[in-house]
Amino acid sequence: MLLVSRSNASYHHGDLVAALEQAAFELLAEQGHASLSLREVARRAGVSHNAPYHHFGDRSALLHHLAEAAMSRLLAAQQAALARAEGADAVERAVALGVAYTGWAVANPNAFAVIFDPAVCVPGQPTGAMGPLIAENERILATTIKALIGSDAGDGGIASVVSWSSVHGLAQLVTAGHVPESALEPAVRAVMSALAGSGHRAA
Amino acid sequence: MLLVSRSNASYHHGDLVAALEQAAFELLAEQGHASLSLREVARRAGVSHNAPYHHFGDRSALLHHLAEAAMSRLLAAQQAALARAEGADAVERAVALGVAYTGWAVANPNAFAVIFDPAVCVPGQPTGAMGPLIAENERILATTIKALIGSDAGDGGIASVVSWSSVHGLAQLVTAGHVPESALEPAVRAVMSALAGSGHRAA
DNA sequence: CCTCGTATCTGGACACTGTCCAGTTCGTAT
DNA sequence: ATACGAACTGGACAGTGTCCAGATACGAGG
Repeated sequence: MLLVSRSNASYHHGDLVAALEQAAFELLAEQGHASLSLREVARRAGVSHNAPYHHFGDRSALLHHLAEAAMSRLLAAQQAALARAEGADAVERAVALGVAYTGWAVANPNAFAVIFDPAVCVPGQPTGAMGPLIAENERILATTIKALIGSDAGDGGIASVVSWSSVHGLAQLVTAGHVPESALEPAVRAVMSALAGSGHRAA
Repeated sequence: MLLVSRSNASYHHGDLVAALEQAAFELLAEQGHASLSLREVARRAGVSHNAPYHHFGDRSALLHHLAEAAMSRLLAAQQAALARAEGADAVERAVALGVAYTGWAVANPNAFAVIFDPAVCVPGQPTGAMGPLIAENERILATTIKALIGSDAGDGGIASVVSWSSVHGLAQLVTAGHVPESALEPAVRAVMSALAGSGHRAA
């Protein structure tokens, strides 16, 4: 049947979406998405400047697709870290999750920025595959945090929000150069310890 | 002497920098800085599309100037909140500071985004007036946090980083629509309480 | 096997943008 | 009053996103 993955580069490219995505990610490694040019992406993919329009109706549609792909990678990094720390302490698992999040963000700052740019992913109702991805990320975060603070602690939602915010802000401040990268792991550990501590205080 | 503020709108505008800044901020209230057009700013200021080039050598120079102005406002909002909560508890003062930060960010999301965009304010060495502004912000944060966790607690630096990260990430996630605005104040309070708790645990 | 419809891709065109250039107007020091 | 220099103007050029009509190639139906 071979649905996709033709990969013969004739007139009909075969899998332009993937090629464009790869080219765009290469561009993202060099510059922010604000100055990412559709024509340059097409050029790197070896097609005319108009080919992308047949797969993405718009520049912002391409950006949105990139955001989904990036979010998928970010989620995968976190899941891998969680799997790697399977038998560990609850604190250690939470730290591993946070370090995976910030680590991926710092390693791919521009891709990270696309995910959370309100101009590309409209606030409120996430469209396309973004919704499930975000939901899944919130799910693994919530379960990890719940294991951290103990099921008896009252408001697990606030703890999730706090941990996500901390880790997210940390990544942002590091990529913006306001916090040294060396402070990453200690800061994540401090957040998770404090969260665990406050949970026990409440009991 | 009257150095500036001529404000007669003849051929020589008199105070174009301020006019451009105001026009740009109006634009920022409507759209992100990625799609902010120099020509549109000039149009709104009532000058030719080339006038800005005599005051800012570059589009990114204008963006940088905007970032400085925005940072100045963000700092002022925090200082005002701190002054308003002068006699209060250490926790209450820290909460007031965090709420001021996030509140200003949520009220002016696009201006907030300019400040922390690595593409406009180069990471590492802040140029122009940005350095002192950031330093002052870090100063008032550090003193507030130090009063919160007690001077005996060992690592005040980590606590500052954690609080800044939390509050910053919270603002970002709210403006991106991933966290409801109603969770803002409770989340800030939770962070500051947890920080105060962990400080006492260490003693 | 040939034909044909349709999805895919190409080239050209337009408005808009950032930026450079030469010219014009105005405040000011001599 | 005059000359100088700063502030501003209009025009030009390359690059961009987007729309349009035309060319190409794959797959189905005869």
